[in-house]
Amino acid sequence: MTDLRDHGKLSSRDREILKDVILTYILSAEPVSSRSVSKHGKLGLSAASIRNVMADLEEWGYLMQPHTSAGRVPTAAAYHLFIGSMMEARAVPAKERRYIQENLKVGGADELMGTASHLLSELSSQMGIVVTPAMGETVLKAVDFIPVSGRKVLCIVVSSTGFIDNKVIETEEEIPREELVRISNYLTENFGGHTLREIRERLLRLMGEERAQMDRVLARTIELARSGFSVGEVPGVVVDGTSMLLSKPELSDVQRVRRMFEAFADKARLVKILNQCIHGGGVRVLIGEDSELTSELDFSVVATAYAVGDRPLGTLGILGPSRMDYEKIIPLVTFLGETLSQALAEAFSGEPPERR
Amino acid sequence: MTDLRDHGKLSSRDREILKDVILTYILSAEPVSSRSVSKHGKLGLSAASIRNVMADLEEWGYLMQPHTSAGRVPTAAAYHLFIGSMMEARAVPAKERRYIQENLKVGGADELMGTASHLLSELSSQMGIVVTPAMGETVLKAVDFIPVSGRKVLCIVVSSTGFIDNKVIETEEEIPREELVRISNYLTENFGGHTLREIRERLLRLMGEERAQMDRVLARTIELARSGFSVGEVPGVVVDGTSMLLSKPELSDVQRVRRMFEAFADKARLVKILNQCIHGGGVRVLIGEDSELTSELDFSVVATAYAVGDRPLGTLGILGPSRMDYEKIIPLVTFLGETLSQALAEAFSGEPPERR
DNA sequence: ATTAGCACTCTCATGGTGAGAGTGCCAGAT
DNA sequence: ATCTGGCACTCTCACCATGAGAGTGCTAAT
Repeated sequence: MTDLRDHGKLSSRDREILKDVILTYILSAEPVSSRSVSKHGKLGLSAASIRNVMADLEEWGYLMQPHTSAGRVPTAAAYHLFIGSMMEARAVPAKERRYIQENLKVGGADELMGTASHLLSELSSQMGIVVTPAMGETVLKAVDFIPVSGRKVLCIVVSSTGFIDNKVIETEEEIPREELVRISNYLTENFGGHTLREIRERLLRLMGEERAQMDRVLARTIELARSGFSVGEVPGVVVDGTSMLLSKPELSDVQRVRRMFEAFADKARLVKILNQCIHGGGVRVLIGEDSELTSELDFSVVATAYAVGDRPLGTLGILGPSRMDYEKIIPLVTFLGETLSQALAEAFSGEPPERR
Repeated sequence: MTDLRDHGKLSSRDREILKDVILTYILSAEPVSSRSVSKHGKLGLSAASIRNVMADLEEWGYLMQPHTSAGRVPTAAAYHLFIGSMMEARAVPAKERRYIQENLKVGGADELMGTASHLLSELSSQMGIVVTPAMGETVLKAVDFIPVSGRKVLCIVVSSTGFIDNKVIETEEEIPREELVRISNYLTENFGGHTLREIRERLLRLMGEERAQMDRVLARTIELARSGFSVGEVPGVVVDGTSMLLSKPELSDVQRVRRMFEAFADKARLVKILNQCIHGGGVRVLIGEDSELTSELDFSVVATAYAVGDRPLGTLGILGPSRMDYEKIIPLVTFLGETLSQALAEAFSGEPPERR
């Protein structure tokens, strides 16, 4: 939302001062006065001069005052500018890199989701969020049908990246265990390597074409596959570190805390926000105005996609008050995105299932 | 913690007044004055007389004053007495019963956990908690091994009640897909119907006895089974409706909210508290003093076990400020426990897997 | 251009005050 | 004996005034 024309307006001194204000505010959480910039800033200007500049910056929409005679606070536009062209990202320290890599080595895919979320929250002191892949977009590795009782069958779908989902389906007639095993094998061998969505489409076509000459077994197979592969349409969300947010001074009011929780209870909304970041490679930062959730609360989201190969699977990131240490957090999120992608790839890389 | 001798002290009038105070306080969340009891209570006594009784009740440990010249508030002992012998439980209304039953009809076992938790929270306006079974205590229905890459194998364990857990294990050498299938079938057929814990013990014995004459396949089988069946030792926790608690007047202080969240972040602790209720059939109520978590915060837990057949699987219940509508909530928790047990039994009841 | 100085504004902590709510106790009524 | 009306006492809370402190904007001087 930064008005690009404004860039021209900012002299290098303006920028220096704005940067000082932002950095100070991120640290202190309190409105920044001209005096403190004058004292702690590098350029040896008096408070009065700083005041002039700050008044300009306010006019241009980069700063605002909670009330007359308070210091000034950065706006969303200021943060955007800061992130875009003033910030000096601090690489993730070696110690933390190692810590992350070690923790993301162990466990299955869904465990990894939890671990990643926890790491994000722990290392950023914000709330960590991971959006798990929508099953429909993942590549089938294997499928298994297990009879449970009567006409009910438990269908287990494993994606090539190790995600597992399951569903109980009810068939038209009881199918013996051996036949279920045969069908599992058949489907795994013939459809492995494709996304569930592709498979569903192919099945539909198949049904149209061969309706007449289908034998009983094939009909059953298709019935099972249709129901089973409709698994997990909506991606899940794993959050961690909610209590981190409660110690932030911006959440000292219970009303705000409540609004926050009500907003987070709606997982679908979180997914929608996070998935705005699935495109375009790098890290995306949403600040305040960018979404209803964050604007009400002055919150920001820093998120990126994780992927295996060139297929983006889901997103991961952190959420917290707009006043956050972007210089640290942005590299952190980037690194975690890369590491998680790698961990998923390594753990389940095996030769891609044979295409037929 | 109720001192039984105190029962003798309470005349029927004392009890009537105590009950009035408790009911009023549950509704209003504010210290109850003698005047309000005198006005709204059935027995037409003056405020002064009520005051005398209330002073006695305070001396005996059933009431307390936040400060002189405030009304009085029930203690944990009072709640215990109330629940034990004064309360008139209100049966779950037919509408809610139907609502619960309909919602607990659909989906697999892990979905049921989420639904149950949500129902508890929604209908009680408190936080809903469900503790999922520790996998080790569940009965094996089927096991499946899927090769993922190199020596890594994904092991999927399905319990007879429909719970699914999985684990990636690393084998000594690469095992071909067909052999994995054979091993899955062998284990499913030979060990189905026993709890994972039993199976693990049997495997240990088997290994001791036949160490020498084991052939390669058997050795592999046992290796896989040992690793795979160690799945899911710790039960999980599903909570819902945290935001419900935030609207309670007792959580208008952010400090308390924070302490609460920090306490809840420790899932193991929640499990420990809830699982105190796994024995003894009915509903258990823990109030204040009964556990560190609830005593700090003046919270209570109402919980019960759910089971399939005579095998208790896990617990479920609600958590909220001690001031809660026990007359409604206790029947609710009871009913949900029964309905969940039933739902699990029905969905996965099929003929018990053949014992060998 | 920069800055020192000054008047002005707004917040916030402090303390005083009075109304209101509730109790405890006593003396008189039942 | 038991109950109750009355009354003094206590504690909280909302309200107000006050003053210190922090920060700004503006102007005049450098």
